[in-house]
Amino acid sequence: MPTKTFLNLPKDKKNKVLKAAYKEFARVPLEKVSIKNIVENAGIARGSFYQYFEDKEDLFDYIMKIKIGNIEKKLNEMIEKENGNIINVCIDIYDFLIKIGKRRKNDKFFKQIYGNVKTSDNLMFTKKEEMSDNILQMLYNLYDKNKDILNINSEDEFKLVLEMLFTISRRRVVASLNYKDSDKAREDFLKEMEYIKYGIAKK
Amino acid sequence: MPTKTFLNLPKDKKNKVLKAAYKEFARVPLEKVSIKNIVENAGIARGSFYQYFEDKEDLFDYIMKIKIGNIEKKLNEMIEKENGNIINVCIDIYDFLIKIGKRRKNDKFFKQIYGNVKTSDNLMFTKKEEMSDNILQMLYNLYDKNKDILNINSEDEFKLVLEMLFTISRRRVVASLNYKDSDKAREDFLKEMEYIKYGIAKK
DNA sequence: ATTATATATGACACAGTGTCATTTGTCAAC
DNA sequence: GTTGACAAATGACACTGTGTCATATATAAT
Repeated sequence: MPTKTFLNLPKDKKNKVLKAAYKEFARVPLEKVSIKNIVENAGIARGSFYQYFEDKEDLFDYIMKIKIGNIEKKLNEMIEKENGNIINVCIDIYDFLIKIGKRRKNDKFFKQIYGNVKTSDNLMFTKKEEMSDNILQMLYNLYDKNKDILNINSEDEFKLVLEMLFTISRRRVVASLNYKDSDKAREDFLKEMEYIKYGIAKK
Repeated sequence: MPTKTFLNLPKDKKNKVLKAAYKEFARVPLEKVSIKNIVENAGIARGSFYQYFEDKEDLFDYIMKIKIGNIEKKLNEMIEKENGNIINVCIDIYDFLIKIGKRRKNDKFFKQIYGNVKTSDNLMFTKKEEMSDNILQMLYNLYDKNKDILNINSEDEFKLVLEMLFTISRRRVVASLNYKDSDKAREDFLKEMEYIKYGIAKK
């Protein structure tokens, strides 16, 4: 978390820093992000940065927390709207992410963030600590709504299904952000969702 | 590719360098790999490294090419053995990777390599250039053997299925390498394969 | 023995990180 | 309006690491 010092900063200055950071995070993957670039773009002294944040991960987590906060609200609405149907929720999330990810302001940032999620990060339930409690709670609630329509016999199996769905969906979001033809991209995604739903084996 | 200079080196010296590199690649993800550590461990001068390789990616690609060469042979055998059945091939690959990945000599290296594959790397067919021609050819040949048993109407749909299968499988390999209980890990993987095969929706 | 060619080396210029002693700003109390 | 105390800002510094290049050394060829 940022220090009190940063949180107390006048809005303008805070925004200047966050904007410079956003730009840098959009430029290269996190590991190549240069604090030097951020402080230069923000017009603050190098020392100030370390007065505000522990390191670049600290700043990154803060920015992501803000972004995810917005998405969580949306997610609740979607679950409501789809009455818990998890596949439809995935499709709604996909559409939502593509919509905001295609905005000129966001496109590079989105590609960096989503494209650079690692395989080991896709194992949500194996490392719960990293999930927001809200989202975790939300997902557990979903179990009840899905246990009768899905082929699942336990919460553990539901977790497997969720992880698969999210992994596949995330992959498709990245692909779509890179495609020229977004209709074709969406079609591919929907096909994959059908495969997940009904299986790839011929009856 | 390494330079002629490196390739012409006496076997011992070459091995010394490759061994030091392997150790460093097993320590941290590629972006954090330090050439300094490699040259120090290998006992060569910093300048020599740059006489042999363009940069650390060059060295990394070379090592991976060697490793993948071995796996390609195996893959051919598996396809033969399973008569092309793609899901069974996935299970065979899983078992093979876990077997060699659990060897003390390999475990850290494997975790680094597999765990750090990025979402954007999972879109094989969107960036063909990065695939070995051999593997690509192999996969195209598989289409014929699977088109009657899978729910696919075109090579494009087959590609979707393959990408999904590989993404899911790779995730499970990473998970398994981190699990204590490898029977449970394998069970989870098999369950996911069943889901992919017959779908998650209740009939 | 001499020359040409291949290989090896580490000092150097650069780029970036995180720290810390010092400076600057703010504001309440007198 | 001066003082003192606390908060915030600063950039020089010591580090760690990169990639290059002129020079030194080894090997081979004539």
